[in-house]
Amino acid sequence: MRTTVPTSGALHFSTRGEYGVRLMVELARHYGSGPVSLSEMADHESLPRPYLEQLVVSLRGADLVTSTRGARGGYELAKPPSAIRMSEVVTALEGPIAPMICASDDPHHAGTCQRAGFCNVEQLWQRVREAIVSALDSMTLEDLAEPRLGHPAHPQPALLAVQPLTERSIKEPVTQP
Amino acid sequence: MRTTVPTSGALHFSTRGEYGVRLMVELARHYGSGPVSLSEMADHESLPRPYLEQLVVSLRGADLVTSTRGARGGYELAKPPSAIRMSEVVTALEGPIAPMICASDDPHHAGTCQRAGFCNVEQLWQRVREAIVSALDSMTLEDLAEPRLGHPAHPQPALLAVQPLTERSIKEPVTQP
DNA sequence: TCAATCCTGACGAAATCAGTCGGAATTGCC
DNA sequence: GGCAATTCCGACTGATTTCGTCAGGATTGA
Repeated sequence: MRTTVPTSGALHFSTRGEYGVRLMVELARHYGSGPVSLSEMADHESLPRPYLEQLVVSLRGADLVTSTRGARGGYELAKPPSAIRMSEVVTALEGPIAPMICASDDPHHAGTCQRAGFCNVEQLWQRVREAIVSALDSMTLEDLAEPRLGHPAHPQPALLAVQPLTERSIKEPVTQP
Repeated sequence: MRTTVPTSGALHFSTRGEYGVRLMVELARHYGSGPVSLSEMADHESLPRPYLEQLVVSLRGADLVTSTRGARGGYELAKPPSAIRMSEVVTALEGPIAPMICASDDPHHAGTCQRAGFCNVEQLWQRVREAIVSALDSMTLEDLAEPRLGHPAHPQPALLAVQPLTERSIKEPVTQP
């Protein structure tokens, strides 16, 4: 199964993103009931607590959660779940959304690509970035925290007009013969 | 500058993707003029030729380029540039577009997430994936190959309705104090 | 025949990242 | 006041991934 194509597929989040989002969802469910300790969440989500500690540092730095130290302490959301866009969460956990250095919103990266304004490939990355950001902006923590919501119909007013997407538009990658 | 946040930002392509796309753009510019050798392209794009050889394997396997061996041989596009969507190119180079294993179109991955149908986080990844795919579907190689096209106005009928995107919707990640 | 090219497989070295560990600081509770 | 539950902080490691290299074989035009 040796293949030179990246194993995990294109444009994937790190597991940091997945764990962090799950963690935030869990916090959203407990919103208003006082702080929740990391041990609790680690148990409930069966994730390693020491690792969660690291993630929460980023979330706290982005003012998404507040912490209360000491016994009976823990973490809670800094804002109501409906006020937290998923783009904030993902950005806090994984850094700026930049499919390519050409296409970063981080001014620190700007000017890194000496081909800017020269190659049109830049346009592609920009488009992809914008698409990702609007998708992430279209959902809040509240949307994900509801215990179980209607299956087919989206409760959201479908902010971004995703195409029907023929579902056959992607081809298999080149892996095995 | 020690930060636990991934250095390269969220949802980034690998450099494999960037090089490969550049390579395809170069091929598109020479479309119809016979095969182009890898050495030529390596020189022109100042990229290591041995590495390009690897990339081209994936592109050939996806039927995006054809090769002619022997002296004066080289590679050329298998289809006209306008018939090659960028989603095909990216998928060939980087594998299926899957922001999370939950959200992959690869049937081989399906069923990997035991939380499917249980957590709604899955919805988020799916939306992101669809957004990425339609962005990539909305551009063809031809769009990128034109030497220089209009700066502000998009020549494309803006297939996907990207939101105006306030440009201030993302916050800085948590890096330095 | 020769030289240019594709083709194949395997290899090395560097970066990155998931996850761990130990201990210090803070605070509720008995 | 002391204990126990917590957050907080910094550094470390081990494994995985990936960029890039290398050597040599197969194919073909001149």
